[in-house]
Amino acid sequence: MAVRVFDTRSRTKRKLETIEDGKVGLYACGITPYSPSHIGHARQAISFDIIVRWLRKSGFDVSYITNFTDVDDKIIAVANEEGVDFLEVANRNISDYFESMDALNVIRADAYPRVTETIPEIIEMVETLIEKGHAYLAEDGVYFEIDTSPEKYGQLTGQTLEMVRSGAGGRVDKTGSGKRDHRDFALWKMAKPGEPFWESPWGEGRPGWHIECSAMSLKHLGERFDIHGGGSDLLFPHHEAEIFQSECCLGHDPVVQYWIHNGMINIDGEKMSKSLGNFWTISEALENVDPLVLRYTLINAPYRQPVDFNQVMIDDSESHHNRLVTCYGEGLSKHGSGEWSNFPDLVEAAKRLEEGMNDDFNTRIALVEVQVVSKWLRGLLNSGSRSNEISGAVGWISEFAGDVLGLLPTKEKALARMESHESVKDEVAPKVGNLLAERESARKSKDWGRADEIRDELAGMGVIVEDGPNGATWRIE
RNA sequence: GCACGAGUGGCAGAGCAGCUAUGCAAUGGACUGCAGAUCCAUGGACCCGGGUGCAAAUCCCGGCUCGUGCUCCA
Repeated sequence: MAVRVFDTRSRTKRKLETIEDGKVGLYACGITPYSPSHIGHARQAISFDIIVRWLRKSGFDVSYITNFTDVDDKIIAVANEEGVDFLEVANRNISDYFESMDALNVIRADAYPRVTETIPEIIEMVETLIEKGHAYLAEDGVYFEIDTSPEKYGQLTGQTLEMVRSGAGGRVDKTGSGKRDHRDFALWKMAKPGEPFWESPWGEGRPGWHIECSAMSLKHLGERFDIHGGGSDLLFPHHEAEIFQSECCLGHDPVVQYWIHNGMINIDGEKMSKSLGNFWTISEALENVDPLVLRYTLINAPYRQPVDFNQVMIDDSESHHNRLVTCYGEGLSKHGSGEWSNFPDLVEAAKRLEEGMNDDFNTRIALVEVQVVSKWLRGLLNSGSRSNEISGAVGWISEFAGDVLGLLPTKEKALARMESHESVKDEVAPKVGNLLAERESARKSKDWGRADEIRDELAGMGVIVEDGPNGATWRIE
């Protein structure tokens, strides 16, 4: 079954046809590490993590590259404020990023190139652009000249040169730069006093924003590659600038076959921003939310839709996720993980999930099927028989909720969780037994007050009592 | 202002012209002393106004609302 991908440039879903059969080169714009990562970064990383997982499952050999823009104005500003080297700031935030990604069960990319390790390639690219007449040297830097290939303008955003020309008015002066046209953008910035710099043919300076991604994708994926992604806020100007740079430098187009962009996060219906005070870093979020629940919340909508991050969504995700992990763990510990392909219900669910994922990686549809199978499994566990079906459902969940969506703890952890439950259970069992016996006799004499009292007492110990037709059962919360 | 995208039941979201989406929640019932769990059943939607179709949530036109971008941003 073919994978279909929504390509931002053509604004349509297109069947994924790769340059080289069976291989996918995927570059996703990563972070600028000037502050700890926020949940928007988490959404971006998780979106692409799942895309990569699905492509690999579909049989593609994927090269997944995501970068760090580890030198830029904001990093320098933070470094100056703290009186430390800019790399110290970048490295600290990169560590924070990796820590968060590990917690969120994001599989590492194949490479994490950094601007500071790509300077020679960047310089080479800028030189080529100057040679080919697409860039010019000004007093304060080297600029790309938009007018040398105006036809490339607006490929992703649909804006035309004229619109921006008429719309942006007085900003030319504001930039205070040596630009010939306000839409030109910097390829190389001459160093100001106190700024980090590298030697270049044009003097000491550093790369402009945009060029690093052209250089790094070229270096790691070649002159043409399949998919370029990032947050939708990078559409303009960042990705359009990349199109100018890469295509003009390499002399062919398109360099990128498919552009894909993930949607933003809103908090309670409002844009997440520092000024609104509704800004969540990942580590802040993880103080209140289990990382896998956060992951669940963030894939609750397909990656292109905006996600509204609010308490209701989190609570929903938490209960769904708990249910999933609980029945998975229980099934796993009692019957193990087995083959699912013999059971029509599971085959159907897998088929619908695959159709959803093949249709532009629709995680929402996948999640519905995961819920359907969890429900099915719960029913089986309650009925207490048919262990082949149970282990089949566990295998199904392990494959799709686990491997594909990354929502499950490791088998070891799930079993350990069950075991710790068991050991707690063993520990309290005698006491619970006594209390339950007492409650039973209270119930027999219709002393409901005492019976409920005992139930409350047990609840205080984390023991949930459930009366059934064959007497009371209990479990650890 | 301009560009792009979106508006479906309480919520999240399918649907790409005719057939119950689904999950969660809700309601009713079964079981319960009550609660919980479970099982069965049920209701409920397509932003507004036009148009084209035998038939429109689905296509076309016009509005309205929201989001994002146009400046650093995943």
